Amino acid sequence: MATKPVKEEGSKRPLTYAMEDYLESIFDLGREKKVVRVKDIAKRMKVKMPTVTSMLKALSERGLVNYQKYEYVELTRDGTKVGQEMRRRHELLFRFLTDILKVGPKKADEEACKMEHALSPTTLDRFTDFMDFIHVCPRAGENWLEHFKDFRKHGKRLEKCLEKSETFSRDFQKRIDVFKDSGLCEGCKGIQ
Amino acid sequence: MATKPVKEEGSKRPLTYAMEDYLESIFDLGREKKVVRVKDIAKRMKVKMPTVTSMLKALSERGLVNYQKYEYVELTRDGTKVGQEMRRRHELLFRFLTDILKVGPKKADEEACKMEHALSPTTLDRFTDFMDFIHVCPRAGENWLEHFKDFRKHGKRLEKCLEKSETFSRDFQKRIDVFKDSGLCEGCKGIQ
DNA sequence: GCATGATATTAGTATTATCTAACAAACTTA
DNA sequence: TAAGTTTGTTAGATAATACTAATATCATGC
Repeated sequence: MATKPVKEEGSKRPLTYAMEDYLESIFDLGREKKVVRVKDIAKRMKVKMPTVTSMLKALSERGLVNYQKYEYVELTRDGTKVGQEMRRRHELLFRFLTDILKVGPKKADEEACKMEHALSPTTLDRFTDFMDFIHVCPRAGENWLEHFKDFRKHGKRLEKCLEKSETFSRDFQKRIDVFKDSGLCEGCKGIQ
Repeated sequence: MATKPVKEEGSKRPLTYAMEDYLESIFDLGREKKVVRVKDIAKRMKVKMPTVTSMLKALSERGLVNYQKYEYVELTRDGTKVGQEMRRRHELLFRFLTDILKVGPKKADEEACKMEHALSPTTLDRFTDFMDFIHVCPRAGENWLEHFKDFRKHGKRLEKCLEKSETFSRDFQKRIDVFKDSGLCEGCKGIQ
């Protein structure tokens, strides 16, 4: 029997979304409890225990968790990095969904879970800036959020919103039209 | 041989993300070309033809495409609805990523592709409102976007941004701190 | 120290989505 | 129309993630 190909350790294929989710959950559990057990992960991930066992094997092979049968689970340094990053993304998206879009916490959490895998580091940075800006810049901030609330409530036709504005000019309708007619985005075709 | 269980037509399990992607691609191709063929779908989806064939079988079983071996592909009424909806989501997210966050078109397209599966109809509506608001309300709009640009460029420490504001007060730093210290979101724990 | 209940693993199966290799049909053109 | 090219399908394999049922280990109380 020839020596097995050994599936070269670390830097292989990219992590799957599922793996990222498990790492995030394990990371969270680690801060909430003294030890992390298979049962806890299963509960958090809404999955049965055998599923966790096999995922732990996979994560262990990739050097992301320290895992020995029947023993508590610990993240390695690399695993912690990933888990923490996913947590950060989750927070950011959750805040956007709840604070800005006013989505309810339950739905926001679910949707943040799914979205958090989609964003590149660059986009994440931009998004972070965006959230900072909204919460912080006096020309935006509370005030701006108030305006948005009005817009959502009565403002679809913008009276409420414009009422308060001194800089209103009649070409605002043009703006709407331009926005609505602007057709498909550039990049979409090029990619395929 | 007993009659097959027939796998009750339509309303079964929810569509998978992959199915949504295929329906979106087929929808797009339908507007771009006279007929949609397996080869085109394969190219658009970056997948080999046999993969398309088997996906078409699955979509056909669910009544989302009309598909007969060796013939052109057509969406059913239901399939069209899904494809169009995915297209709408894609546009929206693409616009947010490019117009607001200034992500490049290629990256924006990729990330919109992944995010578009994550959002509930409610969130989508909120998001749409948000984008309308930003593009339309004079207190936000161009002007606001300009501010955000400044913020991203030189403004992390907010001088540039605040410089222009009459309503600046010294508790802005407090705002930043509150935002940064506000810890984990509520909803996240409750869900699991 | 051993019986019992809680926790975890193994074994085996299913589904989804992908691939390659081989074959088949359909189109084109000389 | 027969050859050759393009397009599409079938067959069979693989990877990832989940499940159930059966089994094994651990930990506690008596």
